[in-house]
Parts: sequence; structure tokens; C-alpha cells
Amino acid sequence: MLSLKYISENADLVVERLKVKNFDAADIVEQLTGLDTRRRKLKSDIDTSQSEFNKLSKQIGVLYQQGRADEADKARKQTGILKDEIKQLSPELSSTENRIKELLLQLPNIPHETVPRGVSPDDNPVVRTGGEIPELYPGALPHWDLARKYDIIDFELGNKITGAGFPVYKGKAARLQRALINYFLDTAIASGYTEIIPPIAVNEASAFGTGQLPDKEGQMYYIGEDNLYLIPTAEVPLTNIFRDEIVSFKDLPCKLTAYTPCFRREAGSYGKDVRGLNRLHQFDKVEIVEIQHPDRSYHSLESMTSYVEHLVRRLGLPYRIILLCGGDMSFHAAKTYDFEVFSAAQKKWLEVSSVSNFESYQAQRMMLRYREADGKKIQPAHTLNGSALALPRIMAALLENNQTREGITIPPDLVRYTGFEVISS
RNA sequence: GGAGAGGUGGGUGAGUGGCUGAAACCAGCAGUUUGCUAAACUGCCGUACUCGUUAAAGGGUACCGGGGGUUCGAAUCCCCCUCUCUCCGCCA
Repeated sequence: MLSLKYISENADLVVERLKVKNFDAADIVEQLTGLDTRRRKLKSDIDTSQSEFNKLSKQIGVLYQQGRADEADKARKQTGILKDEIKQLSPELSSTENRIKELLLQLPNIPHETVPRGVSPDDNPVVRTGGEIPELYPGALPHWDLARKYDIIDFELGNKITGAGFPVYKGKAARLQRALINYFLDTAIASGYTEIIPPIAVNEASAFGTGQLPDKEGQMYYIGEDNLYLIPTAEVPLTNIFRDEIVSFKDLPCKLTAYTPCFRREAGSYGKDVRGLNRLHQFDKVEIVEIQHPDRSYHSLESMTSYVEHLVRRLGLPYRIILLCGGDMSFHAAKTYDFEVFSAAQKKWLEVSSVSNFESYQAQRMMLRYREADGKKIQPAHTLNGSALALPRIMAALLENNQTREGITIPPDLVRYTGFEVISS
């Protein structure tokens, strides 16, 4: 969430900037500034009374000890009056604070100044493209048919065991999947990320910290018995490592990577792009996360983007990098690059990564701060994350783009991980 | 799941109603000494909100797992919840 102080001091600017996200914040911001003024007044009044009250209480103790009981009784009557005053004001303070929090949660993050206006994915500028779209032989198959042809991914079996969106990888697809995971992790480690194996179920506070709660509740699998959520992305446990922490200036940036399965209910998203591996309830992903100093976070966003670009290049996939426009960005992000690879048989661009800077938006809600070099000033850190990469669509594109009549060839970088060069019947 | 013990500052740990935001020690930071390092010594060393200020200094309030209660006054007494540890049961 945004800082109340910042909003109060820059009300017009906030409203203006949120227009880029097609969000009309005027009403909320006005309410917030009003409530903030009221809150300060209440807080200061209550504190004054409380202070007097505390002083009196101390005196009472002393008076009793000195045997001046009548004076002590007088003072006790005084404390009664102060107590009533405090009792009267306190409920309004807490309701004001609650209301402020509610409203703060309704404000999306402010987009970075380089984020273009726009309302839909059509308005997203393409930043860079790379790779060559392959010419497939006539009769080339989409990956779901290849999966059946070589008996490597079984959607029906997943259906039987669990349900739609939970495919079973068999034989060489299973090995390819594992190879990709190891390849991505090793590459991340070589780039300075520390590998983490986090829990894949998280509590409410963690889900709230990264912004899955309260809004996207319906997107997560929920274990009611224990009040836990299956993670939709490793971003949640990784970033929450730093919840309620003060990171030292010299420890920035913190760079983490993790492989985890991810779970998404994808409620309401039925239709054409759910075919095959395109959209699943459970999928594998390697994630990268950075906690960074505010002055350096956009530098990190660019280097994370280059890092992801490096990966797709090494896999030989045709890709494009897209800068999300204000209207297409997530609620919490300040700037996001999406990566899409072209899956040549279904002739579709598939999103395989999304790299975002959240600035202090997540940090603010999870109390993630860093201590400035002077050792005194404490401020919210910036958080970033990106997929590097999401496996199923990479798998889909690899299978489709690398198919020949004889089989599917494995990209050279991966061979030492798979232990085979081709998938054939 | 059953029984018991316990949650205090970055860590260890003292503290059973007022002088405790909290001893002591360790770690950390700054300085003195020393050719460097080490040791020794001195000082500093929680967070949030708030008042104040260009900024600071400084003042105030809250917080000793979370919530409620008793009391003029609670880390300390009472109730509920939660988490951790030990033993038993189950088990990869």
C-alpha cells in the first residue's frame, strides 16, 4: 500500500498519477487526507490525557507510601475524569485508523513515470524482440498432440487423479521438466541469487503481505482446517522472508531464487487458452526476487529483465518483451515487463515471465524496511520479482518449435541436464 | 490427538503490582590506546505513531506472543486464543 503520509502531502499528484492506471482516486484520497487530519488530532488529544493520567497514577503511589491517603483519594477522582475522556475518544481513533487502512488497501500502486497510458493489452508497447520464429513442416502438431504422440504428458491421467489442469508428465517430459528447473536454478545461482526452498503453503499474514489477500482470495487454494493457502507463486514465501524485518543497508540487494510448484484456481478463466499446458491449476516455476534500495530498484528491474532475456535466448525461443501499460498492469506493481514466447504450432504468443518492481508498495504492507547508511534512518525497501521462468509454456513452446518429423530436439544448453538430445517414438 | 512446560529488546537471560522501555552479559556501532590486527577501556545501541523543527535536538503515547479483564497503576494477577519445546500416540 501507499504511505498515508505521502498521500496526505501529495494528494493531487497521487490522483494524477493513478489516472495512468485508469483509476479514479480523487474520492479516496480526499477521504484519506480528511481522516488523517482527524486521526492526528485524536491521537494528540488522547496522548495528552494519557500523559496526565500516567503522571497522576505515579503520584498516587507515592502519596500512599507517604501515608497521605486523603490526597491520594483526591487524585484518584481526577484520574477517573481523565479516564472517561480517553474512553470517549479512543473508539473514534481506532475506527478512524481502521477506515484509513481499508481505504489505503483500495488504492493501487502508483505507476512509474515511464509507464504508458492505455486500457488493454493492445496498448502495451513491445520493447524488444529476439529469436526466429521457426518454419515448421506441414502437419506440425500443437504440443497437446505431441504429448500424446510421444506419450510424454498425460492430461487425462491428471484428470483422473486430480482434475483438469493437473497434468501428468511422463518419461522424457518429466526429465525435461526437471532439467529446466535445474538449468534455471543453476543459472540464477551463477548470477548471484541465493537458492531457497520455501514452504509452498503460507499463512494469512504472508498472503496479505505480498497482496494476494484480501483481493485475490478466490485465486488461491485454501486449506480451511489450518487456515493456510497454497502459494500461487514463490514470490509469496520469498518476499515474506523479509516481513517485519529491518535489512541493513550493506545487505542490499537481497537476491533470492526458488523453484516451487504454484497453484492457481483460475476461477472464471475458461475458454480457448486453457488448452494443453497453456493454463494450469498446478505448474512449476523458478522465481527470482530482489529486495533493493529505492535508488537502485529500477536498475534492478532492468538487470532482472536482461537476465530473463538471457534465459529465453539460450533456449532458442522467439520472444518479445512487452512493457505493460497502465491499464494492463497489476494492482500492486509500479512497472512490469512481460515476456512472451512464440509457440509455433498453435501460432500464439505465450506469457512466460512477468518482471515487476513494486517499489515500496509491498514493503509498506509487510513492514519490510532497510536501515540507511547513516545507521539511523529507516525506510521501506523496494521489492521486485520475476519468473525465470514459468515452466509449462516454455515446455509447450520447446515441444512445438523444436519438432521435426523425426522427433523433438532438445536445446544444446539443456542436454547436459536431460541426458538426451531428442524426444522420439 | 493426549499430558506437561514455556513465549521478555538482534541473541542469552533477570524481572510476582508503582522508582522497569525494561538489569546483566553477548553481538553491533563510535571513540581512546596500540605500528597493523587482537586485547583493554569509554560512550551509544528497540520499534511504531505523535508533537516539534528547513532539518535536528528534544517532548509525549503505545508495545515484554495476540486479544480481553481486575486496579488509580500490570511484563508481573485473572480469562480466552495462539505459537514453541518435552514426553506419549501416529507417521515420511
